[in-house]
Amino acid sequence: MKDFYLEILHVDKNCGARYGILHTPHGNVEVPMFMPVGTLATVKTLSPEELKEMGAGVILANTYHCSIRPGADIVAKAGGLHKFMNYDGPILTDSGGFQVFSLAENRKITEEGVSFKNHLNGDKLFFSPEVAIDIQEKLGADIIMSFDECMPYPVDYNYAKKSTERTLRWAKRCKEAHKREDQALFGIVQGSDYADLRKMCAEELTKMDFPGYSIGGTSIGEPKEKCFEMIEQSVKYLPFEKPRYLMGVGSLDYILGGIYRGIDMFDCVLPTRLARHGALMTSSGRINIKNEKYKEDFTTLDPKCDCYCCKNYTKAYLRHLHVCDETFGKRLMSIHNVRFLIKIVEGAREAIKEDRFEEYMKATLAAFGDKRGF
RNA sequence: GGGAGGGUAGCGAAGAGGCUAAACGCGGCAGACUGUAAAUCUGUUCCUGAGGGUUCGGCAGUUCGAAUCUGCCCCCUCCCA
Repeated sequence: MKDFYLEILHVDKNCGARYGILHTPHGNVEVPMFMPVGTLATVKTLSPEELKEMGAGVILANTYHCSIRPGADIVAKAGGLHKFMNYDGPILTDSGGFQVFSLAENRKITEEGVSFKNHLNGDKLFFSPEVAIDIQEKLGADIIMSFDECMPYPVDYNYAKKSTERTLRWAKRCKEAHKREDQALFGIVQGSDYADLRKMCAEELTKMDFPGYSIGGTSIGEPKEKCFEMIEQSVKYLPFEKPRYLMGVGSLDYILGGIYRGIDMFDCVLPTRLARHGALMTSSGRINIKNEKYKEDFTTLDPKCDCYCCKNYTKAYLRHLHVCDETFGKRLMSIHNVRFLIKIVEGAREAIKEDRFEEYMKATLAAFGDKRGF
């Protein structure tokens, strides 16, 4: 599709990090980027205007969840996700592949597709590559995903091989089913932590010539080094000029580590979920706002942050709102966590342009304290 | 004045002779969260030198053993006058 392409403007001389502009039918966005997740056609507690102000380029919605509520046809009648949720920037939909994994107790996988039990009322559902594409065409996002299987970690080689080969066959079916010209369909590299499977999957997907490639099956409990290995084993077989999207990754060290290895796009529920639970990422580390020590802490959450929350409110106030379970607290903290990650990625872009990404990454992680792997 | 029901950990509330430092909920404290079944989940919450020590309104009993049984006392709630 002609309206969608990645313009790579600079590659860091010392690592794989790239800076560029992703052109989409709903505007251009700089990469590397962090994409906040709005599963049910809303990034929980945040308005589209706020997301834009924070510098969010692309936002996500989920095929499985939106197909259950409100239903793909209703979104289509509304004029597609952009109109329905009043977001005129680029939108990406996940295919529902991750739900095959996360709702594992309620599913059965066959070559044809996956039988689900609707997690709300137990209704029987069936997802296949064709169904996932049909729904995503109705939802109308700019970037859509192939229907894949996200295997658990660890898995034995035989299952991983079988599953990865099936994911490839599903990718082909997705490509054949996909008709809309204004949507970019990405292929998803699976293969667990088996180098040969990652290679095979990346190469086969490349032959199918997708406008972009995702790396799936990471950040599901594997050690950090494994995740980085899987990224490397996937990226090196993907075409240089196409966008690369590391799915589901949202902690600081993984994002920076991903950029270092040539990833352009990241998405994660982590900043918004953590915010709702009172966990905040700051330039000097992670904090739990509910801790008693913040009761009388009238300082700003993160003096280095420029978000609405940090510019106007104190930790004592945030703690108070959180302890009282006030919605406004969740909003303020979501604003902060999302802005924090976007700002990290903005800093990364500047660093890449000046070939000092590695230095930036190390300094950022050191300041953060790298507690608990963040 | 007559009658009835109660007082259990910070609060609410189970327990009706040993298995009870005492269920459960709230509150408190702490932790987790990665393509969102998540405004969710987990741990902990009498004191402690970790060996124990003090608890179930108060005091005195019964018993090998009492939050649980008996007596008296102090409070609270409701009903009738």
